[in-house]
Amino acid sequence: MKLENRKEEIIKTAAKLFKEKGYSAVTMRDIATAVGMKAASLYNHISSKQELLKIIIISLAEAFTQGMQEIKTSNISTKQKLEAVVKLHVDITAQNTFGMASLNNDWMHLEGERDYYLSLRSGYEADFRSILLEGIQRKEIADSSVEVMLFSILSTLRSLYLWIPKKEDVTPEDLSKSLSNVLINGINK
Amino acid sequence: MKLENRKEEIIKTAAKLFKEKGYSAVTMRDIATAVGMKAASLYNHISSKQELLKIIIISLAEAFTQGMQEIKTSNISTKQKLEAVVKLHVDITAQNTFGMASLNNDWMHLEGERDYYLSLRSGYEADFRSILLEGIQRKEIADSSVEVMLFSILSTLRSLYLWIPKKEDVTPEDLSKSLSNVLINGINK
DNA sequence: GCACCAAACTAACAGTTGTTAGTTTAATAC
DNA sequence: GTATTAAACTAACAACTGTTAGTTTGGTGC
Repeated sequence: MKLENRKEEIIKTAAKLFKEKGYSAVTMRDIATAVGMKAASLYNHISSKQELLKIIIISLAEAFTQGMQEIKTSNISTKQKLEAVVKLHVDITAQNTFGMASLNNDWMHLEGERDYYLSLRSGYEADFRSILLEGIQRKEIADSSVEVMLFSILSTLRSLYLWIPKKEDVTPEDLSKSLSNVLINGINK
Repeated sequence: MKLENRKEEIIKTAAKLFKEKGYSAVTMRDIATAVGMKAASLYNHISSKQELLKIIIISLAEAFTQGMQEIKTSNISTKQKLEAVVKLHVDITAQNTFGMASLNNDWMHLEGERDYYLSLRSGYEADFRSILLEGIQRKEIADSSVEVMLFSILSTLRSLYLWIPKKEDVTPEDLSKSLSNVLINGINK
């Protein structure tokens, strides 16, 4: 239906602007101009600026949670799980680099769903930590600090939204592979 | 002098609030309340909200640039240079986690110094890239994609401001060491 | 006690914010 | 051709924004 298309367009435009300037610095008039209408007309499609942020962030957070569920319940090696997590991040981010900026930088401006978002995020990190811990116990990966490994990998994956747009010639498959390689094997010879 | 102390206090308070909500979402009244005065009184110490952002970001960016100059001109191995870069990030970030949030997330709101900031940033990344390239040529590190290595390491180092405050029990020395280890050797057994 | 002055205050400004109310437009259904 | 309706519009709102002007306060040096 047409209304849904227009709403989708508004959400994508909002996400793009949120990435460039952050949620608070983007006005409804900015979004309206970018989409070719007046600010008041936006309200024929959405209920509030908050709704835009909520849709952008929560849908992405739930995609990560769902992806992680599938990985952690699959019967594969620790390294294969890590590669799958990398691929999950690369794929979701490649599809929506704008929204990922809001997920990373504007979640604190969520008003009704901040706690829900934070619970998804905590759960995700806990699952990730479990994968690493299991890998150490099974002697599949090095016995370094779990927290440092988790932080290092997750920081890199969470920054993909900044990097993918600058390397449009690299396919998600190639990126996943070389990234997995560097994260798992480091840069050592 | 007293005036400088008060100004320092305002800058630190502003940086703290900027980290929590982002530059645009923080009002001069927020800063004033947090520091115990009225918004108009802030202008006895600073000239504008922009000045606060400029001081916070530019001083940090210049510290990184200066640190990088010393590392790249030093006569040490590639791995030692990488360890020095890690230490540079850990030390600066540990001293000013609030300001690092602005450096990472609010530089686009700089009005007079954005281009200057971006030039410092580009120079820093170019120097970092050169260190990695030299390491590959000298066969001191693996011959993986320089861009992927650079992105991965820099993403981790730039996210330190989020992580260090949550691990106050870890000393900068220990963190630098374990982080260098994970970044250089990966998580492989 | 008086002059000086940094640093706080009150009051106000012009512009911007998200949002609402009410109206017009243009396409569709019958 | 008339009724309906989604989606645009204009106009306006109350609240909030960064900042300025002018005033008061309280301590220092003489």
